[in-house]
Amino acid sequence: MEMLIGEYRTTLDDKGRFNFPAKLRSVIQQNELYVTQGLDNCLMLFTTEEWITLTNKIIGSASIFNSQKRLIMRHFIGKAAKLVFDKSGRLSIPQELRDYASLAVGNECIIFGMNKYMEMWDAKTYSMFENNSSDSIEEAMQ
Amino acid sequence: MEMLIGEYRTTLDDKGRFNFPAKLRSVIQQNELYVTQGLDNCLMLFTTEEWITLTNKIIGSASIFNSQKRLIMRHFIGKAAKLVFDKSGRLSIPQELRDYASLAVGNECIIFGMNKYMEMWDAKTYSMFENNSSDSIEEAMQ
DNA sequence: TAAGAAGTGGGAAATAGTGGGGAAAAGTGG
DNA sequence: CCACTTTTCCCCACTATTTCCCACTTCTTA
Repeated sequence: MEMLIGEYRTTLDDKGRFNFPAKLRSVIQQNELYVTQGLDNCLMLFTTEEWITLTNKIIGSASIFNSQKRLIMRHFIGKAAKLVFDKSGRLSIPQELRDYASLAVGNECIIFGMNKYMEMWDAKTYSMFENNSSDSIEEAMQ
Repeated sequence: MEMLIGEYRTTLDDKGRFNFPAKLRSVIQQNELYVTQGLDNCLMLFTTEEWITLTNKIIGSASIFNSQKRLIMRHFIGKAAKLVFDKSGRLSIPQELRDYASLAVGNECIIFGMNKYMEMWDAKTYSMFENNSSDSIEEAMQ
């Protein structure tokens, strides 16, 4: 798969749908995506292949009697959803995930290509996050 | 079987029934479920196949003269129930299991897909649990 | 600037979810 | 064993949500 790169802006319409950018669509070359909670109040979007890779890593070998594993499963698998494109190339995000990422109807949102996966942010949430973290980037670059 | 994923909200009605989400129903493709006590004051729901796998694992692990095993058997097997869907796709949970998970009539409850099985929570119980464990998730991710 | 592709909006059909009446079954007491 | 009470569950009707589809607008590119 070609690399997923770039920043794309779109809006959640009255029905909770958003247009998925054609450029990313042409990279992923499939009719569905998996979405789940990320780690900074954004959502993560995966192709089926990447989703399976990730979940296999999470599920691994540990049993359901491992409590840390259950926590992680609830966060990533328990909140996930499989999304299917409509005829116009749009996706609908379930309410719980929208709430997690502060993606209210009418809000502008941003999709980032992150090489193997994508992130989706509420635009306002992201710009706040970006302001708060600009120092950390300089640091991390070292 | 396709992966069981996602978060679904429903309510226990006056008759102690709850609607089982159609999306999970289409994954499990059967007319019954096994339910038993989970490990964090939630209930665990299994397909027949997964239930047999789990019980075999428990039963096979040690002799009945092992006291730890008897504890586990009482918790998981002794409290379990087989549930059958009604025509509208609803399930009724036995009183003892409802009590264990604080699922009173009228309460909102949450069902999580956990890959091979499902968890059912009282919504308030879960949100408390989630608040207490958010730090542990970041930790566990490392 | 014309033609095709991409993006947006909304109506209508289909599916899913909810509530409750009443029949059948199970439980209880005399 | 029978009569009565309680619970379960079967089914119908209504409401809400989701999905599908079509038409229109905007953007891109030659």
